[in-house]
Amino acid sequence: MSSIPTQLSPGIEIAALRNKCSTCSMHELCLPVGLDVDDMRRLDSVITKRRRVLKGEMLFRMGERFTNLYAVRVGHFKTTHIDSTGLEQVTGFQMAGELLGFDAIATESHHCNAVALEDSEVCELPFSRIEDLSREIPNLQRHFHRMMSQEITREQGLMLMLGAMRAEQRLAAFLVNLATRYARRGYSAKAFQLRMTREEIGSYLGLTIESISRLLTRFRKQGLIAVAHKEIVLLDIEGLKTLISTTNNSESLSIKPCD
Amino acid sequence: MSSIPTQLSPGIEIAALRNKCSTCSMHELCLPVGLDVDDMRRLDSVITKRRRVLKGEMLFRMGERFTNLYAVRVGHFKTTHIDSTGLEQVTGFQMAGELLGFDAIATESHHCNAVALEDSEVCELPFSRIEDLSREIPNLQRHFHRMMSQEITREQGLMLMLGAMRAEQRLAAFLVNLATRYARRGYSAKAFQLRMTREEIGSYLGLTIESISRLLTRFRKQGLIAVAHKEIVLLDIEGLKTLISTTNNSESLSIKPCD
DNA sequence: CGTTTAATTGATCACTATCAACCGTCGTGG
DNA sequence: CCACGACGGTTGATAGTGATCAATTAAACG
Repeated sequence: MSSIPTQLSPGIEIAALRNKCSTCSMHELCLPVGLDVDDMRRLDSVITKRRRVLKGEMLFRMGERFTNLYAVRVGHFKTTHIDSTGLEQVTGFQMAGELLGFDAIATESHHCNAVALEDSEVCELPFSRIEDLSREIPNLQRHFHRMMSQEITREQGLMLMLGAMRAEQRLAAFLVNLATRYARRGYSAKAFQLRMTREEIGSYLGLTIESISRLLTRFRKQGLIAVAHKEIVLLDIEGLKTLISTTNNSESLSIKPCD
Repeated sequence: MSSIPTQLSPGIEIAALRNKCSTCSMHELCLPVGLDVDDMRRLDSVITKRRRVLKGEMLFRMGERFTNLYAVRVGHFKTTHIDSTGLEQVTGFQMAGELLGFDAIATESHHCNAVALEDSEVCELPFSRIEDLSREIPNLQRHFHRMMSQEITREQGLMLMLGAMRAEQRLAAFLVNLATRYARRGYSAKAFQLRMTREEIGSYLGLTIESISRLLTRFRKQGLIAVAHKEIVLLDIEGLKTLISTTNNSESLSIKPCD
């Protein structure tokens, strides 16, 4: 489960075997959702390039000309934005089956950096060819629109979080969101590895690293989670979900055991 | 300029004259960007319905089945989200030429309420017909994707704001954003009317109404703006822009004249 | 190992929320 | 036309949350 191919070896043959949407384990989540075998083959003919991105490397950077979307095949990414003052902020975390680069379509230049959080692999989706193909394959068009819309929804969720939730709620929501996404990929929703640092979580949630650290400690003391370094176990997902929708001033009286 | 037809009378004739993309004053900003006369005509044949929405009325509501996108023709809207605790939050403000409903494509049901901030008028864009047509008109397809991407970018901007900016910066950014959007529509970037209440601004920016009120007062005392009720004049747009990128701890020493 | 980076924990401070009182404006109906 | 009421907005006093500053501790890496 935690195994990422540490050595993706001299690849052509492997490519021929595995580098197809039809055989990719993510095809139930990724762009090819809803395509029949024939259409999937046509999509395969457009998505020919795979790219490995080592931990810490950039897949694309702000300002770079946009030509491809990317689908995460293996691994995890973060997207970051650097504002005029030089402050870097995390705008998202992407895992296998998720697409990167939607924000670049409008201006044809990337608005964020995409950085691998571990050794990862992506499929290159030449955007204009995807557009061509989605004019011929309504199911592809439809699902492509769905995925863009999903990205809009995701960001709205984050907006709502940043606008209205307190620190505790934000972190709880973040953990539950990760859990959900892992579950859909067939991984455990309860136990997983945080691929990002506390600082990156904080940046994403609009909080400081110290707050993240303190909150994790508090959640642990409350028996909601178990954490050791980057390994985390959600011991009480329902409890976390309750936290999320707990209104500010509501009876934090009854239980607030330690500390 | 402030004139909304108070009585859009027994409309067929008016419709024939005005209710076409080709003659709409927003066609440089709205969906038909980049279409030639012929394609515009085809789009006209799909966008046949206009709808008036009076101040305070809902164009669509959360949970409602999605069939149409909407383009604002005249007036202003807000989109709001109501969470499980019943808290209502503003997620966006839309003006003429902007599209509403992108977030509903993924699940085919609306994720937000759209409410008119003044008597307004929208064009109904039957989504499946737009998809059909954009398979036939690459320029339409391209621009449609651009508009969705723009929406993603807009929300990212808001995320960055909510995650990293302080109250003062948020409000300054908000005002400058409005100014830019009015300018592109040929209106004054400096003087305009706030169509939303202070409370709605606060909700959108993750602040309370009291904070908005205080900040407007402070901006006024600093000579950055002039406000009276909903009328606002940006006296020093550069000053506002400077505020936005002013880092937290930076010399608030030199100038902080009155209270 | 030694050095660097990530994380934890504590003490204090600042920003903005909250609570509260009050004012002005607009719309309505007497 | 004026009085009333409701709503939106302003202003002040206080408090809470999370930032900031600072000091350790723990892990990761060469």
